[in-house]
Amino acid sequence: MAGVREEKKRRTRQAILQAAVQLFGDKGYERTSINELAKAAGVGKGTIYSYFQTKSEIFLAFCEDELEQVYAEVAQKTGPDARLTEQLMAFFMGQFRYVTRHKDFGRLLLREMIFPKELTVERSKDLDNSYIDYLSAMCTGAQERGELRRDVDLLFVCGHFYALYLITVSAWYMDRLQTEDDVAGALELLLQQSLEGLLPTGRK
Amino acid sequence: MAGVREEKKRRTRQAILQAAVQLFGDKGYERTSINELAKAAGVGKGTIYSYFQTKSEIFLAFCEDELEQVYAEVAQKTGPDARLTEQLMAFFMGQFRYVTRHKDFGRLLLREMIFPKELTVERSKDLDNSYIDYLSAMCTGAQERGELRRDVDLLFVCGHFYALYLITVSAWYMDRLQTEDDVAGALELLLQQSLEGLLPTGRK
DNA sequence: ACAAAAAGTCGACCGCGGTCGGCTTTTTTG
DNA sequence: CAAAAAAGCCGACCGCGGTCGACTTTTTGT
Repeated sequence: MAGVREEKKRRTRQAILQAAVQLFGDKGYERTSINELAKAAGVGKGTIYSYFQTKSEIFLAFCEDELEQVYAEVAQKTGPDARLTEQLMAFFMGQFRYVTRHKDFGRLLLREMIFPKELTVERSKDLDNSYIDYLSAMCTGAQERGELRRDVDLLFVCGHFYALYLITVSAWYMDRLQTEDDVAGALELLLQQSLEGLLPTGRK
Repeated sequence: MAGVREEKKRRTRQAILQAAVQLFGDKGYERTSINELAKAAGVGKGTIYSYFQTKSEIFLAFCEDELEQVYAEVAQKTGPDARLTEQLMAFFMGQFRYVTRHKDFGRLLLREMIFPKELTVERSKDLDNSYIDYLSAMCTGAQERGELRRDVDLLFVCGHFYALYLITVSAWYMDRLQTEDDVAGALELLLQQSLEGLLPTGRK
């Protein structure tokens, strides 16, 4: 009977991802080998590579799920009508808390997402797009409330905010910022700067 | 006679770095194996690891030199009295051109510098500091010329600009920006935003 | 001057991520 | 329903980055 094949594939894929959640979550990405993963998923090593091109691609797939959670958590903490900076802070700090809980993880995810290799570019873009969508929604709301200029490209605004988040996380990874509060403080300051502008007040 | 040892060490270290410049520059970082490097430097594999902790550390050492060149090139193109955005663009685009010429390279360098592992944090900080110094100098000048607010922490201003550069490079790696001109355009726009601010013009 | 100690060198070896050709299972064809 | 074709699965195998203990060279102590 036809269709058996497709069903099996779906199941196998799920088994691999399930094993990944288990093992990555348990002992970390770096300390989980593909062989272990294959064993745990009950398939051969080669099979894994017919579902995913690289180890990090498995990781990104795994992260898509995790990110959903973060989004949900953030949505819970602040509504769509809060002030823009408040929403941004909730969004970014929600992610940051995730990163702090999984430092190695987070580094890898960020590395792949921000400076992807050719092989993972597509997956990174997917993740990135869901990011941008989320931020765009926030910004549109803010524009309607008059908290944000309307004569700017939303993509660039989102990029701008995102950039500030990244540099802050980077500062944390480089040990320039130690505590969560340090990070929050720095990020808020940077966001403030971006809103107010850096020109002297008697401006052009 | 004493001192023979020290001299030899210095020479060996130089030989390794020299071989790295040669091979990394020639066939790229990823496609150069430690074994090759060892052969080319005329030492054993293990020896290399008594001079550097990881392959990427060799790379960072190598990059310190390269960066010097970029700085020099930039200094040549624009003086310290040019408008701030012009200086920033020259500085960042100088680096970007380097990155485009060595895509794999650049990715690795950025990954290590922005999201360093514990092992390379120190080296990354060194590189980063030289960055910040350079940017700080530009900003101080701009402040004196009245192109930049004085009531802001320079570190955060530099971080802000740097963040915008990074997100732009990231967009390039993700294939959202293709040509050098695209990148320059996007970066200039973002810098402009940061100077003018994102608040509506009837602002707080 | 020589032996003991310290420092430095080396390549066989390890487990890893990733590949590939042979094998099994499913689907298609007449 | 059998045989050919297509699709999927597997694990031995590859070169890699990195480790380690045996070995060599330099320094130190007497």
